[in-house]
Amino acid sequence: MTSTEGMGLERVSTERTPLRPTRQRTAVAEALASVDDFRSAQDIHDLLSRAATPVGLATVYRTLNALVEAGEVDMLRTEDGEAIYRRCSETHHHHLVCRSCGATIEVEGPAVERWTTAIAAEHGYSEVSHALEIFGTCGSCQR
Amino acid sequence: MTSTEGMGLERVSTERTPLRPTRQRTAVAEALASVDDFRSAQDIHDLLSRAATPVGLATVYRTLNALVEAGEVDMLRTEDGEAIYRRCSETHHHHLVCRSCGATIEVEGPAVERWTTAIAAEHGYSEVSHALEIFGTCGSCQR
DNA sequence: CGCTGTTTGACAATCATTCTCAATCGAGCG
DNA sequence: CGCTCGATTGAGAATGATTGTCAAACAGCG
Repeated sequence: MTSTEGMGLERVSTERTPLRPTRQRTAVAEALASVDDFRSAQDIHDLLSRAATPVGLATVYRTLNALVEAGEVDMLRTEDGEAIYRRCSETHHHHLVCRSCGATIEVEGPAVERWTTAIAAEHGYSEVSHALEIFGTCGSCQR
Repeated sequence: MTSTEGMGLERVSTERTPLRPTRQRTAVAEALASVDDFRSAQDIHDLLSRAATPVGLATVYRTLNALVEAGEVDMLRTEDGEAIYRRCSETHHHHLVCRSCGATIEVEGPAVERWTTAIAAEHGYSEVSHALEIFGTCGSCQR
């Protein structure tokens, strides 16, 4: 990492570097905005390549991580360790996944939302987010 | 992927898994039993090497995965994608993690347990398990 | 227009995890 | 008691996601 400090510029408005909106960053953000679901970095990369706005894989990762740090995107892990991303404005929900066939149902639970927030506050944590995945065997796979 | 036609290591719940307790499998199971926490496969491997019961890393992974399939061990992912394992008898709890310094607090919530089970049942899912992680900024890191 | 720090991207490097496959083990058999 | 054959092991190669490297392209501003 470069030190990016000590220059005469006082551009430090809130925290770190003010992220310049380049063509590729915009492309990544738009790609994320165009899907309602979690997507892997590679998915985004493919999407962009196919969409005539090719962006280097490394840049996709960098941008995605920057967005996560900026709190504009949520990231979680699939069962096999792949990172998946989703823009975090839309309706917040969780996934009920079948261990066997992979069938996924989106579920919501105000109770859980409230509980996590409360627990976190109770321990003095702020800016709370959470990741919850439920695994089970779906009806069709039980037979 | 291979078809694994002859093997009985699938998910045959009607009959007990033909997993024979070899020296290394026992060692892995005991290592897991000796700690109350989540450990990575590499942790277990190191632990065993130091404990005069060396087991190959590949075997540790194989055994751990077998135990997970057999439902004797829980596996989840850290934020950076590493798989961590814990024998799944003991008190079930979740983690409240500081995004900034990594400080972790274990929390319990009967409500969540009940909710996940209920939701899953409602959708016809059985053999339910879940993973919940709460992220936030802890008190010390807010200053 | 030129200067300077930022951003990009091809590619190498990392790291956890899985695969390969020859050597070894172990239980039942003759 | 020694043999056979499938199960198991482990060293190292292979995989695949992610991150680091670094020279070249870029963007704002003076």
